[in-house]
Amino acid sequence: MVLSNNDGCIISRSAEAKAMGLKMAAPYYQVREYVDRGDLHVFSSNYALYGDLSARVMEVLELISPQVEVYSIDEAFLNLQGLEALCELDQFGMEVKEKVFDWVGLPVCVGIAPTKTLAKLANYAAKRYSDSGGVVNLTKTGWCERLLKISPIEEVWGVGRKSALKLRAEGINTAADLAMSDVETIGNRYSVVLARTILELRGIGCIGFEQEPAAKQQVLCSRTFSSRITELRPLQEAIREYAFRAAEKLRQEERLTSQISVYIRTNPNAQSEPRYRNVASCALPTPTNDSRFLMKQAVALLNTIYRSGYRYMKAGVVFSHLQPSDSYQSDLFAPDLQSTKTNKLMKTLDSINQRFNGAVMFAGQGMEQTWAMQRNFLSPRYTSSWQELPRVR
DNA sequence: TCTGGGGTCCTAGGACCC
DNA sequence: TCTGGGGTCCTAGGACCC
Repeated sequence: MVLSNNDGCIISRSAEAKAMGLKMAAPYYQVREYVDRGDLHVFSSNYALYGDLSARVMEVLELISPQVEVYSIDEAFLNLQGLEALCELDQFGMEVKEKVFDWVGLPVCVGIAPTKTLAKLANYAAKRYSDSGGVVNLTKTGWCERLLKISPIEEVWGVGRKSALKLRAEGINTAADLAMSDVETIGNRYSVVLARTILELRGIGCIGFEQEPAAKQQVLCSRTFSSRITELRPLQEAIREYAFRAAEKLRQEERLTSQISVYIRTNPNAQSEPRYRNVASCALPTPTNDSRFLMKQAVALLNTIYRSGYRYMKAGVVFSHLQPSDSYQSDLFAPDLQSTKTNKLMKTLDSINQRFNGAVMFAGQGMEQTWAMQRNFLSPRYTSSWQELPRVR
């Protein structure tokens, strides 16, 4: 199993772990007994490692297919339009699977269909039914109808927990039931999003193919602390740290922010202790991605919502109302926060930190960072550290 | 004792305009 | 007794995704 940050809960399970009945998102402490007995092995999440392997997979996909939309760290859509005239789609699917396995060493599944929602369902089937050989092609006559009938409603992309419960209560239990439902009725009773899902299940594309990732609308950094914080000072350190991280991302995205929000909260699950959550936001006079300014503003916001007497569990910093850093709206009457000097300084800061792995920081981020997250079962950085390369005998 | 992090889109309702 | 119609923008909160 793979654990979330802070080794808090389960976020990924092997087939064996699933067979043991371990549930997704369950808190780790509830299954620790299996580890103690030696029946289960856990890993802390290691996004540097996963990100690197993900990039390798995507690179292979881009070599094979002209149009790739990277959808998430472990999923991509390939646009195969026109390809059916040139080759057998099943065979193409197998080729994708084999190339990724040969070149990166990761097993993948392939689902082929006329819409994204159906392709996701096909992919689910490819994973679920081993007879498929890891490739399911719904463009073949009769396949789509058959799969819809045997797929539970929960497996449909866009149907979450809440909608699934509600749909089942009205007797819509399978993907086929949903596909046959009235679009307008579902649109009124649920949302236009679910109405679109119906059309997608019928083979009418409503979700476009987007090769270029859209510009982000918000950037945030939040963390659960390794242990509860009860004082203002370490909370301020954490907020500075998160503002610093988020500002880094902002610069990576070549964006500026014009609104900051800061939130803090106690454990929402704790029944026996006082609970508190709050958020403070402010608009900036002119947009910026200057770490110094953003850290200062974030702490000022924190100070307005901090209350003593609580055991804080988590805090976060959100930057929104983003604008491109090369063309933004400034204020005629306020000095620009984003000066040439700022840009130069931030650029220098980022390049040092990139090369020397976070060597430069602000003292206010805290020298000890006793609240920093725990990762007790970290796997080696096999592909991103010379010291931790895998050994081949 | 102990429960992640980072996003998106949609909707309802309020405030406002003429 | 009785008070219009058409619109925009913003925000919070919910649902969903990985």
